[in-house]
Amino acid sequence: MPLRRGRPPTAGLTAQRRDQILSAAMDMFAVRGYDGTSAAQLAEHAGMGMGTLYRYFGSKREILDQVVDRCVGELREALECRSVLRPPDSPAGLVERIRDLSEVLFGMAGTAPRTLRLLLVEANALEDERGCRLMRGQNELAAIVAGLLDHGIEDGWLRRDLDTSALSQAIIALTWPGLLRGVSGGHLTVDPDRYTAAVVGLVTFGLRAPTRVPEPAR
Amino acid sequence: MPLRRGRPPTAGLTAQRRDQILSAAMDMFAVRGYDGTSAAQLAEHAGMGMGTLYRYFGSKREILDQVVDRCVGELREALECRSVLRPPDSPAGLVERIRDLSEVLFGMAGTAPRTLRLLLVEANALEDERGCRLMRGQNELAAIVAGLLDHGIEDGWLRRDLDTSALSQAIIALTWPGLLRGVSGGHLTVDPDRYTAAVVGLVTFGLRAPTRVPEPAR
Amino acid sequence: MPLRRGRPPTAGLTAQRRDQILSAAMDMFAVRGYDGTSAAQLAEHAGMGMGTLYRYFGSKREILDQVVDRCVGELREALECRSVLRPPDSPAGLVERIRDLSEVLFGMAGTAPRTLRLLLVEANALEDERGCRLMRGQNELAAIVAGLLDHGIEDGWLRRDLDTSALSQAIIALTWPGLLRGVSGGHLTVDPDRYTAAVVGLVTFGLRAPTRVPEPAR
Amino acid sequence: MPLRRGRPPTAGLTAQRRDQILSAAMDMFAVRGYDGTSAAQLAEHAGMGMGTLYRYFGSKREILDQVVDRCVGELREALECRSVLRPPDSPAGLVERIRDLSEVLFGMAGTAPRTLRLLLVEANALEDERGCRLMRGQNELAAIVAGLLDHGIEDGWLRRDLDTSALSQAIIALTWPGLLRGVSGGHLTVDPDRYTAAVVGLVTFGLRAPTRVPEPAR
DNA sequence: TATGAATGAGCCTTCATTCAT
DNA sequence: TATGAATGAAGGCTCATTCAT
Repeated sequence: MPLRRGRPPTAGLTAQRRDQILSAAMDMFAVRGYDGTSAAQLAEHAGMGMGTLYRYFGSKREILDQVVDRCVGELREALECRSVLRPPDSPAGLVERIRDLSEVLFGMAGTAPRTLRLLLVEANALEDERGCRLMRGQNELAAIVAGLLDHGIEDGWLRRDLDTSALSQAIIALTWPGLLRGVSGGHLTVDPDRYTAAVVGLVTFGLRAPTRVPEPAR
Repeated sequence: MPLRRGRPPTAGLTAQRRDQILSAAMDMFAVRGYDGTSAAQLAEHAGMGMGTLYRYFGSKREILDQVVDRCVGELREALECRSVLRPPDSPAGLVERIRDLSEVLFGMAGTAPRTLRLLLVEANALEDERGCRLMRGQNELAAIVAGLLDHGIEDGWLRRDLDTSALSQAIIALTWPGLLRGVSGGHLTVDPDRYTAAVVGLVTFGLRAPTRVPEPAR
Repeated sequence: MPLRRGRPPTAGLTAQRRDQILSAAMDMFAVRGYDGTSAAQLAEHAGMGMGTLYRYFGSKREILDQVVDRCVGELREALECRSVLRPPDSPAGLVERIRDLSEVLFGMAGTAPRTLRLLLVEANALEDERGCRLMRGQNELAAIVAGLLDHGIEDGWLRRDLDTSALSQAIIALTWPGLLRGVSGGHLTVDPDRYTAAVVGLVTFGLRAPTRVPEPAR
Repeated sequence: MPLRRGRPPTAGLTAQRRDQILSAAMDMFAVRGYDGTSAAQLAEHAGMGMGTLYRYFGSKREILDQVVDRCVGELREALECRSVLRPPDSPAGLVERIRDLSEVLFGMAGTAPRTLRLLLVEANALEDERGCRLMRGQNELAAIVAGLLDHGIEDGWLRRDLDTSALSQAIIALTWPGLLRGVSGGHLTVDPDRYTAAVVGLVTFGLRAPTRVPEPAR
């Protein structure tokens, strides 16, 4: 092996290439779906040859995996920016967190629809391990809510026998329909505020109270 | 009298064959997805040659359409058996309907997991018109709940400004995660009763009340 | 073998069935071509099941062969009705025969376009032996003209060194374009009289004379 | 200066590949016909995989179109090399052109039998637009002869009421039988000179004169 | 004898992946 | 290292032919 001195000229190149590819993949997968995107289209959109693409990823499948990772990362980041993860100290605070969560998700529907679309729409489209991997986004969200619920139980302001696992998933699912509408057409076709208000109203008082409560939305 | 010559047609053969094919398709599509199932696999699973398959359906796509129709039909039938559609006369009655709905869905997760999986999982996997057709199942459910809500508003025991469209979809979505769990692996991995209880509790009192209410589940 | 007495009930049935099939085949092959006609279409047009069709003919190919035989037969019959085959006794008589021939052919374009279309259009479409068989119609015509030419040579009013084989084929070919036009669209789009006149004029005087001859047509 | 990365494209590769494919297609289509040649056979004969074939042509049909274009081009080129298109100034000159035309065609029967066979044999074999496209070769020839005839009429040495359209087609058709013989078996089985002489004799004097004229051929 | 349901080889076309340059 | 030409298995679909009834 010939001795090389100094920084190799390709330092960072690998990272850059992979980034190029993943960005292109997010665009394409979100719009045309995984199966609807060919490797050739992917390479062209990424501005490189197919060979290059296969140099940095072993298979189209592997690209999907990384795309999912990135989406989940973006989601987590968005959640952390907003103080969604800050532990609440009362039922009201819990509802507040859920409202924040909903707002974050709808915000992403506007700023990063690709990400959301991948996490929501493609998630169940893929079979076997692929699907499982994509479910991570949803599991992540559910875990967060479950954490909030568990916290409430530990603190004593939520009943001990709550099924936090089931409940957290159900709460997350509440946002799906609105998000799907906002993400499918490529632009928002539902009013995020109204949808968030409906969800918050539901988790706050159930169906009973809204008949009397004048101001469930913020 | 025109003499009937030749082999008399087996009574109901067409119906039987189509049924065979649709059953096989439900199995395959539910497990491997529409795109993941080839016509050859379909034919083999149906116990016939490909030519036979194409004798009874013009295209693979047409089979999907019929499968969806059948799924939606099964869903509607299941809902009608249980008196889900009977109009409630109070918030409590509304919650009761939602509980019924949830139980019907979880019941199907046990008795007809293929149907549910198609309606829930494949629904968003297919692009364009195909997806739209599959969304029918979810729209059907949402329409039922929206009907219940609207009824409550007309009767005066629900607030007039409720966003019944958004709310109905959100309520339906509440059941998804539990159903998905019960449907993905091919067998139930979640306790239907617990999940239903969680959902009913949520729509009854929101997150606030459960801390005090001793008996939200049935 | 059980002894049968009297005329078997199916006497003539075979002939009738074969006739049914061949008639249908002439219709279909002439309009949609041999490759463009499926066995199922053939059977339906013949008013019977596919199995019956295969009882009377070993293969679709065999049907074509018989269709060609029938076409050639029709052609020969048409030629015999008109006294085309009657030996001429002078160059003028020869031209007269050729005019008759042309008129017979154009007559068939009106009365039996299927036959002509098969003989002309399908003739070269089929490979190998199939094509050869179809060429029979054209060979038959050429043989007739060659006979007329040979007769003239023997009688002394045609030059001995005429290439009667080549010439006869060339003369027959003269009619093709006009016939094709009259046969392709399903109805005559060319005036048979004009075309015949042009052909007769050509074989009568060549290109030179028509400039001076006032009446080459009949 | 944008640095060229990767493997430099082989100069003219596309042209070479397309040529390879078209050559193979001319071979196959001429021998087995368009419908009788599968894409797989085509690819094998061209010495490449099917995928490669489809890289250079969008469909089998597109290959046929290009093959036809090429055939027509070859035909036109052959006609232009020989001064077939030079306007004649007398009936004798016209006959000379027709002789040239005949010789060109028979020349092609020897040097490019595939081309001729496609133009003559496949022309009427294909239905619809495909056939129309293939007819171009024959129309091209007829147009040339019609042009010569029209020229003669304008110059006054051909009768005004000649049906130049019908006549031109008839004259072209004169050569077909000889060409077909020379083309079908893959090698000439008819003597081009004799056939040309017969045709030229016919168009020169009709059937009448040859009995007295000692030297109609060149 | 007549039927038409059943078959499966074969057709055209696509695309993930490889590899010579 | 980057490229994109090449590959061939696989997909959806057709149809000549067979055979149980």
